[in-house]
Amino acid sequence: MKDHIKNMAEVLKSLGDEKRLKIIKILASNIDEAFCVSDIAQQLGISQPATSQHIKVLKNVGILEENRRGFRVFYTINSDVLAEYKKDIDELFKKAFQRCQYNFSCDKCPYNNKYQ
Amino acid sequence: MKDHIKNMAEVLKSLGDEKRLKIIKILASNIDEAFCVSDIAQQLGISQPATSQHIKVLKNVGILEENRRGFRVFYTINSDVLAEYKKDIDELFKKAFQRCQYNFSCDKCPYNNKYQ
DNA sequence: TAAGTGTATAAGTATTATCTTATACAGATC
DNA sequence: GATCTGTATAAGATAATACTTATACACTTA
Repeated sequence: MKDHIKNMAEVLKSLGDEKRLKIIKILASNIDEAFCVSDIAQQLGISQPATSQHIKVLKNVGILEENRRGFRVFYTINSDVLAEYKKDIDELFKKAFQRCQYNFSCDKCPYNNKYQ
Repeated sequence: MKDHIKNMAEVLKSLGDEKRLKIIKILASNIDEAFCVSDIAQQLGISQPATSQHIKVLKNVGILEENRRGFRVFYTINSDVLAEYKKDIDELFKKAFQRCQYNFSCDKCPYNNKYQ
């Protein structure tokens, strides 16, 4: 996995924005289809297009899914994807960010190449 | 905690960059003071000033600590801070990103305000 | 079919990031 | 003190983000 760290950076970057965190929080903490895009925009205090663009970022990494209902669009969190990313983050912290457990004998380390 | 989500966004943003993830990875997976700033720059394939600037971002959120040795500077990971952030991320995923466990009775939810 | 509602995309602007080179600064060594 | 090594900061170029308004698009309803 050559670009694993690159993918992780992309995911973390998508989450590294206040508005986008709030979008996830709003969608997660309410029943499905409680708020459409315009509702969310209002809660964020930004325009509807700006909101759509933030949603697009989260959709691109698979965290959000589109559910069209007539001329409205509701977004839901793909919990599986989010859980997968959480696992990746766990592993990143555990394996890449933690002191070497192989006494710096990199040839013995199974993670040597994964996070380069 | 009014800006908790804002702080989380800042931390995630600091981690949401390939070069910065690599800096952490390099520092974590080698013995202390193995590589100075210029060494890291070379490994990243960017200039020394660019590297210093990335380091500054990580230092600003407390993840890195400066250790001057003569005219060289070595950076080490503040594991406590990093562990703290990991806990925050865990909590973020568990509490803010997970379906409401209070049946959407927000007045009963202890996290109602924390992630707004 | 025409009008209405809501969303995505286009286009443009402002802000922020990321890099570069040049230079100032800190400390070691001659 | 003068010079050397390495790092941080300054200044500036370029690119990427994040917003805005305008408009195209999808769908509903009269």
